[in-house]
Amino acid sequence: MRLSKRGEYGLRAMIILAEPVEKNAMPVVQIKEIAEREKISAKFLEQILLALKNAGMLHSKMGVGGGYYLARSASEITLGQIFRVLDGPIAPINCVSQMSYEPCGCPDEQTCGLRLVMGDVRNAIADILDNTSLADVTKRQNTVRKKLGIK
Amino acid sequence: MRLSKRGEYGLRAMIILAEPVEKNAMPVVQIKEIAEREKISAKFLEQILLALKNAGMLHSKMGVGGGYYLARSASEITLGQIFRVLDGPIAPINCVSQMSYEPCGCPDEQTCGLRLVMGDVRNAIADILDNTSLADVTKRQNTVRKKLGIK
DNA sequence: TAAAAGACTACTACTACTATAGACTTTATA
DNA sequence: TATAAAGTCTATAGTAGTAGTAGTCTTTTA
Repeated sequence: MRLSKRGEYGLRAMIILAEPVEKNAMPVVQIKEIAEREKISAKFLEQILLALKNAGMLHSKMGVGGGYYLARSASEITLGQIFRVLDGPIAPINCVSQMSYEPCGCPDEQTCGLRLVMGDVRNAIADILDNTSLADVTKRQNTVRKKLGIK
Repeated sequence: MRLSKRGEYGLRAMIILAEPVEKNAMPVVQIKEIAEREKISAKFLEQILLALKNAGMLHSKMGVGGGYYLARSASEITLGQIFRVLDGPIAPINCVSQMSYEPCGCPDEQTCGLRLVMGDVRNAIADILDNTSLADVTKRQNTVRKKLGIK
């Protein structure tokens, strides 16, 4: 049940982009900065952020002092939205996908045991990803930091 | 969050192998029979069943009248066990894997927001797959069939 | 007008997935 | 005891997706 590197880097980047908003800091962050902080190839990250931009989740500013920033508030962007842009459907198998259903070719879909269980799995994952916003993530990070007495 | 064809076919086959036990029928089922019923390549399925056999989940009988049968009772084999043999770890990302942990290289694992959420996802999937046995699946199939008045 | 930033496209290396093929072994039974 | 039915095992091949590189273009600010 792998998350791709593309998905991983994209989610990490979005979480980073959600942080300054909370701190009321200058919200524009550059590719290079994220890449260095997460030790990721800047060129690869560039493609990922571009995809998120084209999906309407990020805005950008070109030229000197430019960079990326969230298109909506961190509480309005869910991990599920980001995931689907970068890694496609959440469902483990197409016949239980809400967003891109396809028959799987089993003899009888209605009574297919695998389908019933994978439907549960899909819902469990979607429940988490669709109900966790970037704001929830940064909030949780801060809670853990405080608990550990970091920063 | 894809389930591979290998995993899909293996799970389907195991569910089929769990059915005759319940019906007190002759428990030995041949590759060919499963392949035809599920419209799968018999040669591909062969490799999958062999892997499950080598993992101790299936026994087999060679020669005329031979075939495969469950090594343990259907209630003692979980979907999680089968999944791990065929598709590897359940965790979306290695740093939250129980069975095969590996650091993911993020600056601080303890306070990594992505890791916290993906840990939840891992647990949600594992909760389902590790607590669903083959017997649970066949039971559920029969419940649906009765409800629909099939067979 | 130069430098800093993103936009866009093409391409490449690698790996994993999905099979296919074939030769071999075991077993029942005619 | 010969034959056919079944699983065993290993090699290989095509394909698609993943992860990343490279290079050129465009926009913006100082």
